[in-house]
Amino acid sequence: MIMIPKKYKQEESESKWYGEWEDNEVYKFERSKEDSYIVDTPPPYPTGNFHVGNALNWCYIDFVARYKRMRGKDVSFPQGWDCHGLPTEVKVEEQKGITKNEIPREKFIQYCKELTTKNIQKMKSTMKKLGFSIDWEQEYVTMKPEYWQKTQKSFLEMFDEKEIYRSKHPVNWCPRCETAIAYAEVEHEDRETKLNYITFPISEKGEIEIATTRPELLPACGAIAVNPEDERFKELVGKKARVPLFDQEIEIIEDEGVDPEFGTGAVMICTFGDKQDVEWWNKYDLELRKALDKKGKLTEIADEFEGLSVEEGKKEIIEELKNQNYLNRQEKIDQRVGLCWRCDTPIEILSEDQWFVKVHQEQILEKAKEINWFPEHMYLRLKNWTKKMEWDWCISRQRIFGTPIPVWYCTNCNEVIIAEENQIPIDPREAEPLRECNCENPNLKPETDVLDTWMDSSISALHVAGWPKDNYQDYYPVQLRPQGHDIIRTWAFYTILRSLSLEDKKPWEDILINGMVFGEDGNKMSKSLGNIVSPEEVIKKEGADPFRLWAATGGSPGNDVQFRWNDVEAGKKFLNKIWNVLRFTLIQTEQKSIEEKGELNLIDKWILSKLDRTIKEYTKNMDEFDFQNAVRELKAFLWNELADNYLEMIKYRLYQKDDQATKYALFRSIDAVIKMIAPFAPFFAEEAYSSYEKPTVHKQKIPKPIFGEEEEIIEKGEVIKKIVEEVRRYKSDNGIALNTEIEKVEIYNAPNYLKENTKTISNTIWAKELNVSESTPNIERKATDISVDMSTIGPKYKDKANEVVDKIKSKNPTEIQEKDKIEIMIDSKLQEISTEAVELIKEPYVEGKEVDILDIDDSDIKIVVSRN
RNA sequence: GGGCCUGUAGUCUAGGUGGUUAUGACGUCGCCCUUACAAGGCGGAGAUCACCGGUUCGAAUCCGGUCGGGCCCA
Repeated sequence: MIMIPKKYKQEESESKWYGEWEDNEVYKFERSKEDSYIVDTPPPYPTGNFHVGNALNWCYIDFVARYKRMRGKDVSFPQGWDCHGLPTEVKVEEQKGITKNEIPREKFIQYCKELTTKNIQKMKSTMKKLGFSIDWEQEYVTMKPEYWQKTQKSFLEMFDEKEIYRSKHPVNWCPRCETAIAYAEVEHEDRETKLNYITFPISEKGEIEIATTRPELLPACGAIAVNPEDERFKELVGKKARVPLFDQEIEIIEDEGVDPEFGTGAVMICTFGDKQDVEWWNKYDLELRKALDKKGKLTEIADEFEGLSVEEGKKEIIEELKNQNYLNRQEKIDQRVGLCWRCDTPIEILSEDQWFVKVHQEQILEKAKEINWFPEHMYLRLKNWTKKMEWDWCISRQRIFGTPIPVWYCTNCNEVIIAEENQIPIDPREAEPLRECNCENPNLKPETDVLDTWMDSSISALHVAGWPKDNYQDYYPVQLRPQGHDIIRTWAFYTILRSLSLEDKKPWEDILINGMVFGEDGNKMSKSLGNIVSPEEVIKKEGADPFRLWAATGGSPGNDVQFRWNDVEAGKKFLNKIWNVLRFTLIQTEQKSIEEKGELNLIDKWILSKLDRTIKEYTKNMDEFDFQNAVRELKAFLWNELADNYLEMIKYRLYQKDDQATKYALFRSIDAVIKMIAPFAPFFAEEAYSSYEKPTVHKQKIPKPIFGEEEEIIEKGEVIKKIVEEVRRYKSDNGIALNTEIEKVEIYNAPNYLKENTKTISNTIWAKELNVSESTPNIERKATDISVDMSTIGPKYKDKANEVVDKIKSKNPTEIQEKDKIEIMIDSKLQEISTEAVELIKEPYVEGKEVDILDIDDSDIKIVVSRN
């Protein structure tokens, strides 16, 4: 007797297996050239919190990784951590109650590293609980010197190729963080502000009224622009005006870009209020008047307003404009403000020396097109974004926690000295360049800026292939990039750009996009809505495997997915069902492996063909990353075919103990299901598999179909299944216990193969006698009762209606059946009642006996059940 | 304002090369302990497939428009 626990012990199983897998290096990447399948796993930002959104993304990765392994691939599932950047700096400042400039740089970096290390540990713990088949030997951490070396090498190479340059250029600037940020790091928010109508005197005579939301930038005003079509300003074009309060003389110019409908139709151009200003400044070669410094304070050109913040300056300048009668009125207006993605401070546009990476739109799109996008339409997101890029990628950040930019400058001659390749990893502040500047008075200063953290993470694809060593070319491009659609414009875009620059190749063969996770109420998860669910919470309440099944079935890749406890529970029930079928199989077959086929009969071939079909569908879906349908197929097979039907149809044979065919079919089926569910429910599958085989299931192969196309077998089997199902349903409907014997069942219009399968049918439906006939049954319909239509009888006979009904009902139904009217006596008068007013309840009879008749869908088969 | 996605029973969802009664799950109602499973089985009710128009013998499906939701962006 084989022992298997009555219930699947989930908690026990989920705490047991991960360690075993790690100990046995089940997920180790062997670097086999031919069969390798490398995943360019996202290196998440170590916030310390691995949230449901991350979890969904990693579930997809793990489904693929485990599936590919079971298809014979040598899978590389590495895990990196994208450490650098502002959020950690901000967190450290918050936790230590300091600002980054108050303590030595080294100390601050130390704090950042400590926090990052701690956060990584926390996240790793959740990831392990979720069962991800990560090869931890390949873990990488971007703040470590080994990784710096790669980032810096990529910098050197691109500098050599002139893909990276340094230049004074307007950049998006966060005055709170005191750093430049990339276009992609700017978020936008609708805010309400005031549009100020201000009079500018014309130098000769007259005046012009402009409207602006940024009066504090008056000192930076370099021109006034009007639309060339605008008749109102025709005569003023080319004249000079004076800026109120600050008195610089500026020209009135024409430009089609001015919207005559907005404000007064005259706009002041300043350096810089927005991107439009940058464009005009360039186009008309205007003077750069810097009104704001790096901290967002007004500069000396703001005269007495120098040193004020944007807000204060705005207030005081407006006040002064009012005093001097320059301000005519103010209007409320909605505007879209650019904010720092991290601290929500409105960004400014400043012109500073920065490092840039060239953006070659067309080439990037060409490479991007070579990648298979899942879903396909996500390519359009990249395309739209790329086509709209107007600026190169600003990669320098005035921060502390980041990969240092490996260069020095000569303060004497402005020469840039780049680090040598054999020097890296390097922090220029702590090292000397290998060559001197050639000028007369060399005076070298290290670069203090660090690199945008996307410079680290955008070489992840190269890194996981082994770049720049380990014959990385053999593995590049890698096979898969999984990521969210929210970072297509950043991570996907930058990675393609860098891959193009450094290797002139696409970084990956496939890109799989996941959607965002919403709360149960359909809204984005947020603290204020109180709809946040953490993976830890779900694991604790329902388990890791059920959580993973939610990820698989809750939606499809690319689409946003709602978190639903229901789906988690449904997953749990599914696993429970598999467990029970396995338990039944092991107990009944008393064997622990798939053995001889034995003499397969039709129904065995039917279930095995169904299994083959399921395997094919499953494989096809998995290859297309359609996890939802893969699980759906599997569930339908296991539950509706195997458990609900096949199992019932072979019980009688199993009980006879010597029927090898059933054992074979049953065992092969459940074994295949366990293997196919393994990528989704790794803990469960391992536990189940280990009850009859030596672990690990995760290195087994997904079974291959054994039959060819067996449409005919499936069709025949379906007919038998339907007959059995129909009779069982009939019993259930009529309150007859399923294990109650029925005296006699006859099947008419039966296809000939049914005769060979009478045992399956009779034993499953518990029929004492089963006759199968190819002929049509001679069914008589006998009227057994009369139902009266009161809406006809009622109005006609009024208070006599009841008497009429009684009289009708006292008639013999079989006699009425042959007539077209009914004659009754009411108050000694003969009444004729049309048979249309009555309905005869007819019961079927066969050979004079009362029977029930069951129909089978899509066939003429009639099942005649004699009542006991 | 633009691009992409999306709108199917109380809830979530399948289908989508046009073809009878639209899939499944959860919930709900009723019946049932059946030599694996009541975390199970059987059944019922519940959908004008967002709206309007077009193409067609026929539209949830194709086309156009309107409205709503999401994401990314201006």
